[in-house]
Amino acid sequence: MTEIDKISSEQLILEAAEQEFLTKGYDGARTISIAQKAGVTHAMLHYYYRTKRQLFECILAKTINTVKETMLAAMGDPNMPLVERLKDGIASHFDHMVANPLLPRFFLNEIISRPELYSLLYERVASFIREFFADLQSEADAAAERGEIEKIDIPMLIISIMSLNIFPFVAYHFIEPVMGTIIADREIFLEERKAENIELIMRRIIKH
Amino acid sequence: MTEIDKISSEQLILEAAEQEFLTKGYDGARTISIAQKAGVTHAMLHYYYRTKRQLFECILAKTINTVKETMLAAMGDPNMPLVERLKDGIASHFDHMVANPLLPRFFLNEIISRPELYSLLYERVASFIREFFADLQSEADAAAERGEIEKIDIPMLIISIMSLNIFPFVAYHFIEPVMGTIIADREIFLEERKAENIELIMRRIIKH
DNA sequence: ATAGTTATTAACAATTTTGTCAAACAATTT
DNA sequence: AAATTGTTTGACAAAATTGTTAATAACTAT
Repeated sequence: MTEIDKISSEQLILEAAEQEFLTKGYDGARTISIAQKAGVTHAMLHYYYRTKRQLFECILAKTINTVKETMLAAMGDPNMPLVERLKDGIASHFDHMVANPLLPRFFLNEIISRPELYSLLYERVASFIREFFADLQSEADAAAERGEIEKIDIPMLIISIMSLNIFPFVAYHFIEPVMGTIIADREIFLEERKAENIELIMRRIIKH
Repeated sequence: MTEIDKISSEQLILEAAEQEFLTKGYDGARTISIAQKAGVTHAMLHYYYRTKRQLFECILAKTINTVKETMLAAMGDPNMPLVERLKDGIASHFDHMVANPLLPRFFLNEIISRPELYSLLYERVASFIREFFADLQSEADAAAERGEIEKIDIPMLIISIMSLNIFPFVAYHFIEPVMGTIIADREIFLEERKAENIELIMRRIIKH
């Protein structure tokens, strides 16, 4: 064995588990399959992580952090003026999706549908989200007052942004064949999609 | 036993299975749990449906039909002028979501992620979808030519509509607590959401 | 080198889940 | 009412999956 390929089994298992859980979900994941991907016997998995459940929770902790970062990114830079800030937030959020395309489905299925897990996440993000919402709403109200934009309801707008930014990743395998040649190049499609989402939201809030 | 409660076990199992599969997915579903919900022994399940897989495929057939109907509804009434047709399509599609709120998640998870199932659906809807797309695109091009609307790319527009209409149902459990009092009444929220989605799409295509 | 620690393996145990079967039961037909 | 058919059950078998253990190997520090 050379020094280089001495990545710890513990780490190899973690990486294999991430792939397995993110693509198949908790119920669909198999500990044996994870061990095989990691190139170790499945006893190793239990040696390091005790149970499938505990291994899952290690992955969960990682994803919850990423989700938190993604949400923060979506709030945009508070120093920018509102319209620029929203553009920035949408683009950043979308970029996070591109970087973690498997996360949305995993998140929606594994976390949200399990009350005990969901409350775990909720406690960690709800308060700071409310703050940002209140902040955005007061800025939006002020801008509307000045006649710069339409009067908008921030929670509703955020749902629109999340819908537009997240759905293409949850449904990519569905979109791809139906849209056919439109998605000849994934990179190009994603760039177009990002621009389209920003365009949609801008047209929603700008006065005409 | 009265005559009235003599709903066949076969039917009871099917209904229980639908609930189980739609909420927990194939991997998460348990045949025993289905039997219990149906109020029969789990041997009955095998007597009528042979295997879990075959029972699942009965549910699948139902959902694929519903999905097909939903997609058709989303194409709107071809006799209406384009803008009205789109409004009609969005509203109808949204109403189908309200009527089958568990379908989107099930569909995205269980069908799309399994190539063999997906091709099954794809064969049954792809051709007629392409037709509608071509139809919509030529109408949109004509309307844009006349200066009535912006020049639009139909596949992209459809992705936007699907994103906006489907996501709230996939993510409802996430949206609910974060949005807090906004969703005090589900009925009202859904009506507002439907209107908002139409508004977003209209503003995207109408010239300003 | 040796003692002590950590890592690894193969075989095995426990549990869960799906699937089978023969016997009992109910309904229907002749 | 006897025969036929379809339904239901409980007990059991098979398979799949997770989890354990004892023996062994590899590494580390003295």
